[in-house]
Amino acid sequence: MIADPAARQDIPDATVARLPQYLRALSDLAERGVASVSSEELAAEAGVRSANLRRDLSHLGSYGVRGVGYEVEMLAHEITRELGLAQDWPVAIVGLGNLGHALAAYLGLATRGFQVVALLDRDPDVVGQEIAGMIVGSVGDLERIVTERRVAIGVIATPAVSAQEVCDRFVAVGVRSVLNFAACVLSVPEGVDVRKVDLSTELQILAFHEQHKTPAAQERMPLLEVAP
Amino acid sequence: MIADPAARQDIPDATVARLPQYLRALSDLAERGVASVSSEELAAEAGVRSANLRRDLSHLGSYGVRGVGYEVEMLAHEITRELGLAQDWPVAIVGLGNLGHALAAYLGLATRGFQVVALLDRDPDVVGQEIAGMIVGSVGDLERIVTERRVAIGVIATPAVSAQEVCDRFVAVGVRSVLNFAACVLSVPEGVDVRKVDLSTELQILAFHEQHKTPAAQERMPLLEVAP
DNA sequence: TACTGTGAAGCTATTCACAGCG
DNA sequence: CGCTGTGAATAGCTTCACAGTA
Repeated sequence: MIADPAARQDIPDATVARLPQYLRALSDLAERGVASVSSEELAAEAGVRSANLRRDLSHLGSYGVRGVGYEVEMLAHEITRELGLAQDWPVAIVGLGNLGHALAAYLGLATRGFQVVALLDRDPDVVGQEIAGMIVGSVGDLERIVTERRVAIGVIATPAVSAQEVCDRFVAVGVRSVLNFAACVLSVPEGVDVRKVDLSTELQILAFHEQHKTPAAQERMPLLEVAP
Repeated sequence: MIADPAARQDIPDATVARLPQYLRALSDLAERGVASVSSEELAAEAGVRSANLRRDLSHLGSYGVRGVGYEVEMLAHEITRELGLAQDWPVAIVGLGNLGHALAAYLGLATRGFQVVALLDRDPDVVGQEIAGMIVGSVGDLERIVTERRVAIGVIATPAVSAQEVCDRFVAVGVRSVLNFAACVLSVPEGVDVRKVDLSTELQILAFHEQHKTPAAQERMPLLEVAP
């Protein structure tokens, strides 16, 4: 393994999806002053099995020490690098309803690795407002703003009916990573990644499991002891 | 449990996770007045392969007609029933910051199958406010309110530091389905389902793929033709 | 010794390809 | 015929169990 070892494109998707959890667990440990963890401890912290964690980390390289564990700071650094969070990715959010507003506020402070560089909305009453320290621009200027500010990731928080159009315009000016909060499937050309976050899908999955739980377990009233 | 044909607990998780998408696709088709679809068409609408769709639907039963396809209304009805959306599940949202506010507004109108019956916050300035047509209660009354209003699904939109406590209190009064928006892993006993929605995880996954795309494809400037 | 990294096994999910049926 | 439903093949992921090592 040399420097950046031969552009490892062989990391499984399932592993990539867990790396952020490991990174968060490592950050927590680092804040608590922990310097070293075993796979068992880190796995517990991240909510996975230790064998799974070790397999995942083995895809990144050999960063553990047998008989000891992993050095927290070093492993966090390696995962940060692998995820591409050593730099700040410029993000644009389109659609500043309740959800877009919340996303702007959240991204404005909570997340390392990303920087919100544009907020865009269609409503003339919203354009010009300041949200999370940034002035909302007009979605009509999307192409210019995305290009000028080198936006790499587009976040779509518009109603479903507008989402495909916004997506197409992002893609047309070179954005190849899209996070979609609208309740619809987006069509994109080869090479563009779309991830969908959908509240109602998540609730519906919970409802399915809730419905299929044993009725007996559903009688919960006797468990309660109301505080005086 | 009889009535529901042979308590089919054998529906794979991956299939359950796609049923909401099929349901949405079917709703769209129904609104457009389409009465019947082939697996090919419905799969395209939902963004999956047709073989995958047919396999998924086969877990629910045999609701198609060979040589013809699926009747839109009937299939939508079957999926609705299977997901447990024929009834309305009572939902409580805890934490009414920007995100909780957005969730309350979204659930207040957009979703069938769920009804927000409680909004709770810890901040005395927020308690008593009206959000999405509902008065915010105090998180101190969580046990009483959850019990009285028969809450089945708890939505946690608090800061990470409070999430585990809120979750424990939900579980203690019998809630067994939790949707967690806080950036932490929740520990729950056997029989309780937690689903996590995490914006920064999603962005980090996009960043990983963005970073691993070919540098050549990253030169997007020449593609732009600025509107005059 | 106490742990990691990994071959091998087992399991789950997807896709192919076609028999079977309206 | 044209489509669904499904056996069989394939691909991908997780877990076991232990050899290897600081």
